[in-house]
Amino acid sequence: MQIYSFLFKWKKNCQPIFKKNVSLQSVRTMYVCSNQLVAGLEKTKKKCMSQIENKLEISRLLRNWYQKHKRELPWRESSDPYIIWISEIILQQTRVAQGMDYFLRFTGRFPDVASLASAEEDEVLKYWQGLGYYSRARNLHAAAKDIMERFGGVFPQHYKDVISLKGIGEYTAAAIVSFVWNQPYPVVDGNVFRVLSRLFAVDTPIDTPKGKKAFTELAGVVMDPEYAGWHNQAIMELGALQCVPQNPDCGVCPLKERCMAYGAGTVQSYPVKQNKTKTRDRYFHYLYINYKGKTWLSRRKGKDIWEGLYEFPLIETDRAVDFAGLQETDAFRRLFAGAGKLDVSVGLSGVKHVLSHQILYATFYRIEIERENEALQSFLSVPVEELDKYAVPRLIHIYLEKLE
DNA sequence: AATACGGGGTT
DNA sequence: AACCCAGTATT
Repeated sequence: MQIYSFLFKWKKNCQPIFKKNVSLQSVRTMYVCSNQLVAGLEKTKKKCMSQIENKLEISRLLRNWYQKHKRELPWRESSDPYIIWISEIILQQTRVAQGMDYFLRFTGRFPDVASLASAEEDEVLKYWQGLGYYSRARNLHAAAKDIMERFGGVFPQHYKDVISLKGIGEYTAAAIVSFVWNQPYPVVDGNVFRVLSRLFAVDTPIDTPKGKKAFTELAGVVMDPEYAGWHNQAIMELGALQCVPQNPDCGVCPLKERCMAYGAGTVQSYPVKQNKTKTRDRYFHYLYINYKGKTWLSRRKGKDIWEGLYEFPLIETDRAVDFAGLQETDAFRRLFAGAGKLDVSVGLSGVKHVLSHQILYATFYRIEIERENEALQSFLSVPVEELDKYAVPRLIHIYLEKLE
């Protein structure tokens, strides 16, 4: 029973990092889980003491490793919550190398909350062009306005206020308050899932609410709350550089003696995932319509890909069709009714564009018309040389590059 | 609980 | 082709 009183004390120390009160049993499970020497635990308080040392030792090893191996990144030079915020949003589901230029350009143009809040959404999207997950940019913009109104333009410090902002979830809120103010909230991102699942050989699927909860608790247990920010960066960096998804070089890992998966030779089988994403095929026919140096665009609206971005008039079919087939569609006939004779050429055909849940097969037609007709009124008329002012999806950009 | 949301890199 | 990336919001 001695062990329980000790665990209780331990739990009390760690309590601030848990959002809800957790049961003693749950703490014990985590505690046992957070150490390899599961069998030795039930013995003495002294033994237990050394295990606690072990727990802190993991955090210490991570931080030491981090000091030696961390990358120099621009946002790591800053302690401005705004800068950290921007970097975290850009880095969601995005590699550092891919987001770097965007970060520099974005913070150059929008150096603080006020400048972002007062910008037009179209300009914010333009700065996001090509990065993907465009709701991040729209939410960033909305959140900046929100900060102006609700917090007087000052970035909030309380976790509950931070997470109340659009586009900021558990991970990003924890990252901001721990990096900037060293608040003891554990971060749980793809890296942390991987490191922890291997370190403690946890086979709970990470892509379920249950898995997320379990790993968040475990992350809180492993973290030394006194060095929360440092620890959080360290464990993510380890996942990014050392404990990589495939073929990690475990021989040089600072945690190899403590890694249960490494000990069992099962590193490759972690983390466990349950849901496989399924994709669907779509067939896009873009119409680059020309008349007196002008063309036409439309702004995509909600509940589909690329919300807020611009594109050429689009006809989507449910199967692959050639131009003859396209001409027969109602959409095509309506669009060109009264436009006179069409001079059609194929700009790009059979472009395959892969998204996370869709595979797009796109063809671009360049169509000269004789007259502006009624149907074109519902589109935005744009001088051809001003096309680059509009934020467009990567797929459209590929075609624009070819036009030059 | 499951799925949608981009684009690019690695193996 | 499959998997993953400093995840979040919606259904």
